[in-house]
Formats: sequence, structure tokens, C-alpha cells
Amino acid sequence: MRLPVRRAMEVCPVEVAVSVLGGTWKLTLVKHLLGGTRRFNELGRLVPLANTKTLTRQLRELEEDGVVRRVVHPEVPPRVEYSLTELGRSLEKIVLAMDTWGAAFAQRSTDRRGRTVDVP
Amino acid sequence: MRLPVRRAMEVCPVEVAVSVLGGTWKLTLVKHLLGGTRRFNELGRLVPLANTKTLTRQLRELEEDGVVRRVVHPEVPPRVEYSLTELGRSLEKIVLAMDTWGAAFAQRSTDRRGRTVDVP
DNA sequence: CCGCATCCTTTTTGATACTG
DNA sequence: CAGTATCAAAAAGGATGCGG
Repeated sequence: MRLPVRRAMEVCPVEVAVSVLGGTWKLTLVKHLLGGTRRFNELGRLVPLANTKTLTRQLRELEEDGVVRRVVHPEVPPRVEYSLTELGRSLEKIVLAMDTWGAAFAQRSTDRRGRTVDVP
Repeated sequence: MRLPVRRAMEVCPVEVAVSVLGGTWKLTLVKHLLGGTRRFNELGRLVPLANTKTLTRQLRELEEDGVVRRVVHPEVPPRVEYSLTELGRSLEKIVLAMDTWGAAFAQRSTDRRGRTVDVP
């Protein structure tokens, strides 16, 4: 992860996508943001295993890469809203495909407890 | 990355996919294996930034997760062939979507050298 | 409420050299 | 050819406390 775009492109476009999206929670964050604008702590509740530090950094990286937009409302108490840019929304197909695949994988690894391996 | 499937499922199916596919070179390896069976050093040439140790571990993890099949031919010199299982081939849509997205992202970050940010 | 700072631990990746 | 061993570095993750 975090390979500069230039280097990644030398290898493969897939590597570019991995270096942008490869953080542990990034694609899950994008998935939730596909449902609309979310506040910081709201995202924290949706992704309960990530702590605030990790959450902040991943959101900032997504912001730097133009996937997420962050809007600070100058109020007390503060309100910070995250949403997807157009680039971020263009990830919808990938996110949904991974959601489906992940669910199938989980199902499969629940099923096969002590069974023989696949013969293609 | 490397969150156990059970834990990942508590958060989101996307997290399951990320924990299986999240290694730095895994999706690129899968992409190359979509083109057919490949030998170890052949994959090493296709992914020149990964060293043999990293390559080995990622391939083994993909094997453990049922994505890749590894066949050792007992010859001298040794020949070890990697290919995708059915589960691995089911990643085709995801890999191609990421390939496309990564190429567009690279294009975009080449384009915008000192331009204004997007207004959705 | 939204984080940043600090300090610390764990995981992942890498360079290099060497073996069956 | 296809790795493993060793050593080293970096990246990521986490707990806790403070500040605007």
C-alpha cells in the first residue's frame, strides 16, 4: 500500500487502485458514504473496530486523493461532514462487487468446516 | 488488513474481501493469473517491485484462502505452477473494475498538475 | 464534537544471502 | 528454479489524554 501513483503505474493500474483504496477501512468507509453524507462520529459507529486516529487518517488520505470531501461547519459543538466526490461515487461498482464477494466468501468459510478442498 | 473473517463480518462484507485481498500485490497477482497458469519467477517478473519473500507469502495466503492453487512438479529444476481456483476466477469483475478505475485515477492525477479542485 | 499529540506494540514489507 | 533465513525498516494499528 501507499506506493506512489507513478511507481504503481509502472507495475499495473490495479496497483494504483490498491494504493489509493488499500487502507483497512477505506472501502468500508466509501460504502457507508455511498448512502449519503455522514458525520465523523457517525462513521465511527458504523466502523466500530477503527479508532479515531485511524479513522481520521484514512479519511484524510481519501480526501487528499479526491475521493472524499470534508466540510467543516464552524459551529459549537463542531460538525464535520464527509461525503463522496464524483470520483468517490465512481467507486460504487467496485464496492458493491466486493460486498457481494465478501459475503459469499464468509458464507463459504462458514460452510466448509472440515471438508475437502475444491477440485476446479 | 488480516482481520479474521469472523471479526470482519461483524463490521461489513466489504471488510471480509479487504482482509482476503488487501495485501499490496494480491490483486495484481490475481489479475495476471486471470491470463492463465504462471510459474513463480514468471509472476516475479510481472510484479517486479515485489521481492521473492513477499511474493511467496502473498501467494501462500491466497492459497490458504482458496483463491489460488499451487502445483509442485517434482522435477529438476523445480517447477511450481500457480493458477486460480473457481473462487479466484470469481474475482474477475472486481479486478477488471479496479484496473479501469486505477487507470482513470492515474490519468486524472497526471492531468491535474496545479488545477482547481472538483466542484461536484 | 472532532479530532490531534504522544507513546507504544504489532504487522507488513524489504534487501540480501544462501539452499535443495 | 523456487524458494527459506536472517536482519532491518517502515507502515499500520491502538490506548489514552488534551484542546478548540
